[in-house]
Amino acid sequence: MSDLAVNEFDRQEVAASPVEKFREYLATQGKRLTQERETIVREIFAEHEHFDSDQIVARLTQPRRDGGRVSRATIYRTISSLEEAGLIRKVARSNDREVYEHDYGYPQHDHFICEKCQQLVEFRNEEISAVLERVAADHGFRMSGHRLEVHGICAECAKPPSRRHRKLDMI
Amino acid sequence: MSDLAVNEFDRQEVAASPVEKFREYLATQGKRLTQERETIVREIFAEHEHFDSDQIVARLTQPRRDGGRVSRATIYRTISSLEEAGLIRKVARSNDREVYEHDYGYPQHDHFICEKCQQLVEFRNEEISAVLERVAADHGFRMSGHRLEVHGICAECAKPPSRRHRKLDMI
DNA sequence: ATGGATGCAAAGCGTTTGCATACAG
DNA sequence: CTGTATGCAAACGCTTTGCATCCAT
Repeated sequence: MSDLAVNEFDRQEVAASPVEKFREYLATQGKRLTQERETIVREIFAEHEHFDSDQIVARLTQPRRDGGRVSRATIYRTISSLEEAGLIRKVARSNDREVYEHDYGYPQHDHFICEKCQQLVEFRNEEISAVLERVAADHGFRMSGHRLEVHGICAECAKPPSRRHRKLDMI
Repeated sequence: MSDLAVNEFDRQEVAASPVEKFREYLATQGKRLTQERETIVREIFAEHEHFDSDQIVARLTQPRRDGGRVSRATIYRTISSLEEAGLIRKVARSNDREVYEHDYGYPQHDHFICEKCQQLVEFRNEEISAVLERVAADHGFRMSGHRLEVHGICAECAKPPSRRHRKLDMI
C-alpha cells in the first residue's frame, strides 16, 4: 500500500506519462479518468508551452475529427484538478487570465514578462531557490514553492526604432 | 525644464507626501487632483498595510462624517492611476483579488504567503534583486521590477495543535 | 447498477465603461 | 468657461455552479 502523501515527493521518478500520473492522482481522490479528462491532458501535454484555459477551450470546444469535443466547464474543472495533482501550475497572470505551464518532469525555473510584447521567457537560476530556501528557514516559514515574475522589456523590444542613429540620445 | 522620464528615478528623495507626489504625477498627465482622489490617497496611505480595492471601497463607499464618500468606479480608476504613478504596486493575488501595497518611500521587499491562513508576511533580502539584476542582464532583459511570492506554511500555522504534547510526533 | 462526471446555460464576481452631470483649473 | 472627473448602472470577461443526463467502474 502506498502512503498518503507519497505522490507529493516522487518527482524524481519521471517515468509515467502525464495521463498515467493523472489517473493515479484521481484514484487517490476516488475520481475517474474519463475520456474527456484524458483528451484534455493529452492536449495540454502535447507540447511544452505556456497556456491559459481559454486556449484549451478554443482547441477542444469545437468538434474534432477524433470526436474529442469537451465542454468549457469540464476544461475548467479538469485544469483545477491537474493543478491539485501537481501536473501543472500557475506561472503568471496575463491579460486577466491565469497562465499555466507543465510542472511535471520539468526543471524549476522562473519567468521574464515583457511589458511591451507581453511575452513570457523562461530562465533558470538555482541561486534563487537557494536564497529563498534560506530566507524561508530564517523566518520559520515552510516553503512549498514560489512564483516569480521579472518585469521589464525584453531584448527584442528594447531596440525599437532600429533604424535611427543613437548619437544624440543623452546630451 | 524638466525631462520627460525624470519622475521615474527620483525615488531617493522621500520628502513629499503621497498626496503631493500624486498631484505632481497627475499634473504631468494633464489630470487633476480632485477631492475624491485626495480622499482615496489619504485612506490608502493612512497606514502601511496591504489592501485590495474592495477594502477601500468598503471604507469610502458609505457616507462618512467628513463627507468623503467616493464611488466604486472612482476608487478603481484612482487605484490604477496610483499604480501608474508608482505610489502603489500589486504584490500578490489573494482570493481572486489583486493585493496592493505602498511603493513610495518604502524599501524593496518580497512576501511569504501562508497557504493555511492566507496571510502575507514581508521579508527583505538584497541578494534576490542582485541575482535578478544579473540574470536579466545576461538575457538582455531590461528589468523594471519583479513580483515574488513565496508559498508555504507560516511559522504560526506550522505548529498546529499547540496544546498536545509533541513527544509522539514521529515514533 | 450507481455515484461521479459532463454539458448547457445561467449565475458569480471583480473590474470596466457609457453617459449625463458636476467640478477643478 | 471647458475639458476632466464623478456616480450610477449596465456591461464585461473569466470562472463557477445547478441540474438533468450520461458513463466509468
